[in-house]
Amino acid sequence: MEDVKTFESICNLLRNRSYKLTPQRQTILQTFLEQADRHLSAEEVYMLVKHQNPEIGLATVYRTLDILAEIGILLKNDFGDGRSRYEFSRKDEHHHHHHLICLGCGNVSEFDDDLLESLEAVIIKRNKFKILDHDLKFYGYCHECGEGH
Amino acid sequence: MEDVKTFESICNLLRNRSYKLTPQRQTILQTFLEQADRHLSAEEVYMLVKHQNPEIGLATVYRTLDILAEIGILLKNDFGDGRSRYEFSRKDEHHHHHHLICLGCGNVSEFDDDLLESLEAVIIKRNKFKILDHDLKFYGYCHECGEGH
DNA sequence: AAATCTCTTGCAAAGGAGTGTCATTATCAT
DNA sequence: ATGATAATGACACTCCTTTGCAAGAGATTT
Ligand SMILES: [Mn+2]
Ligand SMILES: [Mn+2]
Ligand SMILES: [Zn+2]
Ligand SMILES: [Zn+2]
Repeated sequence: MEDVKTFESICNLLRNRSYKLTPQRQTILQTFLEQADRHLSAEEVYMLVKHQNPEIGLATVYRTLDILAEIGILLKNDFGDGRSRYEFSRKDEHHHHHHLICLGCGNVSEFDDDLLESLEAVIIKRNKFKILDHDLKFYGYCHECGEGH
Repeated sequence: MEDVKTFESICNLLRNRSYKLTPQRQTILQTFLEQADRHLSAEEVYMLVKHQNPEIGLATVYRTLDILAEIGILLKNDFGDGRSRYEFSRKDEHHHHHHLICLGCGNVSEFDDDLLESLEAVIIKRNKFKILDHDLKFYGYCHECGEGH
């Protein structure tokens, strides 16, 4: 229920949900905290985490990411590159933020303004559809890759 | 270059791109035309097509869907259920339309208004990102599933 | 501190969508 | 009809992800 995501607060959250605080989970969490602005795949987390603890298994990484997403610490994204990518969720967000995906270099940047409220209002009325969440991605070319396109 | 999607016009388009007009491709195309409002997966197309021609292979379905997407007849969508889903593209669309995905029954409905133009203008200016396309999905509950949620 | 209970781990195997290989077959221009 | 070339179907294979399982901790109680 904290707003700030410290290592300790997340550990407490795990304990409160009666998840055991194993060294593997702590290492994965710490690694993620050091890469807080990135959108990492399970494989990438695995590689990073192996520097700290070469004994860790890929399945454990997958399971831990699942748990962290389940308790609301991480968000699971699909940017269309064939693997799920995780990032810290921001508690203050009403909805998820949007993503700009560069078709040149694959870099993912973010766009925070919602601006979808009015669109959602229209949809709710016109389609009788109760919106819980949205997922908005823009595909194009970033500033570096933009030349020539 | 036609606006109306008839079987014949698409056959001509295939021929013009020097794709051979095989019975398998014709069957797949016809089947799709009979399900024009749906968002079918390769496996679903395969099942439908097998009624007409039980000899057809799944790989051929995948290859044909690829071709039809490549020549702009079909759109390839990812609704997060682990398989690609195809639908007819509408030539008149400036951008892709949006999708409402029901978390109850999985039904996919559509939302045509763009309304993302202003958002895109902001993004282009603020993020120096050249937008080519977008992908907007709303997750929630449809009218039928809406009760109790 | 030891025992106990339960959860977790690492490994290997299995799933599942999609792609590649290749011998055989079909299309289409001539 | 013939031949160049492309397409097909079967199946093996890739890739990401999940699962089964025996062994190994973490937490909790004595
Ligand atoms: Mn993000
Ligand atoms: Mn659609
Ligand atoms: Zn780029
Ligand atoms: Zn529904």
